[in-house]
Amino acid sequence: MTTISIYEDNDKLRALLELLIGSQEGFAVVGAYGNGQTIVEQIEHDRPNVVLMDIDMPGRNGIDCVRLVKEFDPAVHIMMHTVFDDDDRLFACLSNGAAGYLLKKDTATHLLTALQEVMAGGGPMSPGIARRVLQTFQRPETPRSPTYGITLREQELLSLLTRGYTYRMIGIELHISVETVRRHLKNIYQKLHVQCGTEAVAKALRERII
Amino acid sequence: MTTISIYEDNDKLRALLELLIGSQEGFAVVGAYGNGQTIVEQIEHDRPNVVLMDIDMPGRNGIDCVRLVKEFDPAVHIMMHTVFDDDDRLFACLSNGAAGYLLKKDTATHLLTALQEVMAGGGPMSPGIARRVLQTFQRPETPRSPTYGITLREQELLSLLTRGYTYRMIGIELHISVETVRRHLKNIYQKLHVQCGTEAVAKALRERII
DNA sequence: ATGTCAATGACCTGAAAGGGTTATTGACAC
DNA sequence: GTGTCAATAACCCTTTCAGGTCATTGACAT
Repeated sequence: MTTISIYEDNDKLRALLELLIGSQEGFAVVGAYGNGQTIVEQIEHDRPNVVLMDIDMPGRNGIDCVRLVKEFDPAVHIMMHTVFDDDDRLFACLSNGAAGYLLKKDTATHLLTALQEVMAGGGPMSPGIARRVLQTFQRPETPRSPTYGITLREQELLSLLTRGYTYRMIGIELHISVETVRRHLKNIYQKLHVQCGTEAVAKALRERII
Repeated sequence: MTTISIYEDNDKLRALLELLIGSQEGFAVVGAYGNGQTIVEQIEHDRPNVVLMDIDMPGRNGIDCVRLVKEFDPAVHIMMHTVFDDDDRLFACLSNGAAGYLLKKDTATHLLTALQEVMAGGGPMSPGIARRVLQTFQRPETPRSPTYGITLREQELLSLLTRGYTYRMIGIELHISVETVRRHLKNIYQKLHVQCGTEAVAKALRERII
């Protein structure tokens, strides 16, 4: 018997998943929650084999939940189930230890198959997700460079940002005007697809760009 | 109509695959060969959408064939079909551009499903293979450094900060006022001995506080 | 020689950040 | 039952950030 906990903030969907999975032979839903605020305590109490995890939840997002659960018990299989199919969230989940990544647009049959697969040691993914994961192993002949085309100069800027330098201080340090600093950072934000310096620094550090 | 070429040095298996796939609606086998000695010319002539590729073939192995085919036409989807499930061969194939990796022990149904998936832009893999691919993204467990007395709540704030949330967005996300967000962050900056959010995020990520 | 692109610089605008100060509540410890 | 502290909230103020648009220079490649 495979025990499953569900984390999904949409009440109706959560109820639906509970019903769907619970009615399946060999599966038992041992927990269903709308957020992961106290997820470690819940996992400790429910002892699921598999966790079905949404990403967008109030309070604590699914990405952090994955890390917390895997730290508490690395044997738990975590199956992501989300609408997000961007690389950022995908690889954040995988690096935290998720064992599968399904998009919500997939069918119920796919979901059930995936749950069986993940329990059997597989790594079920939605088709497009799997392709993108495989593509990251391809040799860098493709135009998609892992560093997003960040130049050496831009790396310098990023590095100073991580040390808490303001634009003005960066300008003084590099002997360029504040406006140029701004220009560089605007370019960096565009290349990294982020909105602000904080997010840029996080992405750069996580992806080892600097 | 999906056109398929088969590279498989076992004569009986190749004939079987040709029969199995050819009898499937929507598929047409346009080439079936026992080795890849002249694969580029064959691909050029046959123009398959998908190539089913064995690894252990006389003269030229399937791993090199993958590279040659992808160099000739990057649009071709290459589906590995092999008995080998070691990491060396697996990642060699992936880095050469394979779009899927199936083990021969999988069922015929799996193979046919995989061929459909790969044509639709997916990345089908045998369960154990997929899990190993996903595991390569897991970041190695690093011991936590002293966390400067950062509380759980504060970790949540930090986590949202790394995702580019503004103070206001954090407030909405956590159901608290912007002023409280500011208060929390002020405390965090003090505890971490930093001046701004950017520096805090850098420090938190580098020292694995979050 | 022409085009692309990195690096440099500027101006305007509104939104956001961050420092200072003060205060209440509830939990937990001593 | 008193003290500590996390979490909550508000006000003031100045600086900084980030988006938009426009422009010049020098390298390098086609």
